[in-house]
Amino acid sequence: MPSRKKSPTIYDVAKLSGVSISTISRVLNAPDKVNSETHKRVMNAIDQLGFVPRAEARARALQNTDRIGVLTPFFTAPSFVQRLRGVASALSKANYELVIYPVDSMDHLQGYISSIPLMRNIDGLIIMSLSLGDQDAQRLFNNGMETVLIEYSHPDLNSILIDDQHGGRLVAEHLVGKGHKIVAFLGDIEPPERFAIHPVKSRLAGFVQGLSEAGLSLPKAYIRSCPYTQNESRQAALELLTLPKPPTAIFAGSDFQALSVMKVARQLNIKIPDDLAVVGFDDIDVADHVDLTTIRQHLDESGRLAAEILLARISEHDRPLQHINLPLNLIERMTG
Amino acid sequence: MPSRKKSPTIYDVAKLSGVSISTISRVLNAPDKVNSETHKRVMNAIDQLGFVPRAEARARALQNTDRIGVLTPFFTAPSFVQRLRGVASALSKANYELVIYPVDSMDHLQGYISSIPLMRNIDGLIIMSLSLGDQDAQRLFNNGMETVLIEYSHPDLNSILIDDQHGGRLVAEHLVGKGHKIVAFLGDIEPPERFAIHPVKSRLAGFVQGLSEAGLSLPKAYIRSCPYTQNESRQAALELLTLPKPPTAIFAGSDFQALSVMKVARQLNIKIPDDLAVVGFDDIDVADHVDLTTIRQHLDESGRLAAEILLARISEHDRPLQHINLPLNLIERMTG
DNA sequence: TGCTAAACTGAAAGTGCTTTCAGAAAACAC
DNA sequence: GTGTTTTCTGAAAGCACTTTCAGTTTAGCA
Repeated sequence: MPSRKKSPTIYDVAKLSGVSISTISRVLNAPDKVNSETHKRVMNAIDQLGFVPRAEARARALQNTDRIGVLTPFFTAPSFVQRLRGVASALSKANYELVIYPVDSMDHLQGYISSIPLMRNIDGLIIMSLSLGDQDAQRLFNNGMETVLIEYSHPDLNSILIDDQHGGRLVAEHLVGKGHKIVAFLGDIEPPERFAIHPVKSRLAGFVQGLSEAGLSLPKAYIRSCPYTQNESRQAALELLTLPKPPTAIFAGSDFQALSVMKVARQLNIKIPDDLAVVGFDDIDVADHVDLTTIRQHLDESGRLAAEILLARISEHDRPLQHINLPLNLIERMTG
Repeated sequence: MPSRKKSPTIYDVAKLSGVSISTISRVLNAPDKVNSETHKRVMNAIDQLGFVPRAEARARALQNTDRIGVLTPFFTAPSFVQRLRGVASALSKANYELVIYPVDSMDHLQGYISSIPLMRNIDGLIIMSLSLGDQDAQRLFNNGMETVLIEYSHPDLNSILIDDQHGGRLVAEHLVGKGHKIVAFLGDIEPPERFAIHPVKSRLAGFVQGLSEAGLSLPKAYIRSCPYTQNESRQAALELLTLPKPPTAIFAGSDFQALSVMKVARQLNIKIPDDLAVVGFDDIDVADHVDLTTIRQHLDESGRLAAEILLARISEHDRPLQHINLPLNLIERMTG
């Protein structure tokens, strides 16, 4: 039988220690303003009863929840996880809780956006890789919900961006520098999800631009659009590598898809990097593991930064908005 | 200037629609008990004002929060992420929020355990791969905090386990069946974290047992204990593969470490699976990507199941406790 | 028309804490 | 011994809902 004795309230402590509830509260929230004798007596009572202030009640009175929310699609994809890791590390230092709202449909997103700012059950919001209508942004702003956008921007909200196009160009320059003449691209250029943003297109655009600046072109046949999934990526890689004139380098729109390319290459007995160079994008943990050359976009850091900006704004509402552009670097490993 | 007009309360709605606040509440929580005419008027006012009940206030009055917490170490390691994915998928169906408490020290764990059940800011708790003192388990139980343990068990709380030792034996049987005579093990057998549980030891034990049943032994030199990190794993793999009589098969305690083994093998130009078989444990997403033979422990499913059990117990407190044992299967792919 | 049952309503109490504010007690100076 | 600070204290008013319960309407029926 669960001895579900309801936990003690501030009143119980007050009764036991013979003072009023406000004194208890003061002992907890402003200890220096309480007689040290009383303080001791109250603390004894608290220990004796095992009293812990109820979080919801506290939040109600305090108007803050010590909780921040993260709105994210694909929340278990490696790149998102790493952002989340950054967020979590910054938050746990500051004793904030992390609430995750996984978004996997437009409805989902709309539902969250319309209720979150009003429910007031979080102090701040981080929105990852989701495109936000102007209305929604306004709504967040008008309701005074502190928000940081990652991979998207809006003039009224903080944002952290990377220059995907520039990243694409970096890859082009790198491959050109290595002497490649026939290159290919593989990535999720036409994703079906309307709620998420799609940086891969920009990566390709930058790639094409970088190539053309070096006098190289990227014919249609050397661009494969394929979803993030493993099978489709492998299929696309296979098609690229079995072209009459196969590419000597492939740029994959994400590290995960680069893995697929590497796998197919192994199956075809194509040597990496001798016969084929592979470059990814993101620099997820696994990239290091498999020695993948890739564009590092400081995923952990973007999350940490987002959290820090948010916390700063929460404690000082009138701090200026920040629009940060995170740098990209090419990390050269073994694959190209 | 953020037009921080404070959002409307139930009182505003009451005033506008000319009824009392309780009627508003009833319209929201028991619509069928309200005159349809009134109902319409109230809904109009709600829409007009854009009213949304404040979550904290609601939680206070209702005594439930529609929020469940997950206590987890290493929360961004792939296997934990996949469990989390399972949890999230089950929760979002039921409209519950997911709060993550990352644990990275004993103090952290103690802090959470001692305040969470009393703060009452979650309705239920999932504890992943953390060893729970009897006191703490009692505390959760006594305070009526519904809890599901994963990878750990306690008679008073729900639990989901896998039989790591059996998993180890499966690997042994598989490798023996393939005719391997000299095998090795690599894994994090002596982890420093006191707060987390360490299933790898059991995996090794089962492995050894399975081997010895087939008349094979596993000499000390063929067992490398090394932390989860990449560098250390690679070092250990290197040592194993450069033994005078190198093993023809390596069982890694986790998929992530199996990746390191594969990498080193490639560097040494050792062909997988011809010259070396590699078997991992967990079956994380990447395992499929790199075609790693491994033990599947249904990570997503364990999370989903935990969430479902929790939700069931929350809605019916007197449902019996569940102690579930999840099956393991060997998934044979290309590496062994 | 009068009576009863059914359907609905709103005042008020409860939820557990923070914080303000007026006033009491103690300490100090003269 | 009075006046003035300084330091504490506790009653009470929020905070924004839900829910109970007594009371009022309305409808139905003979």
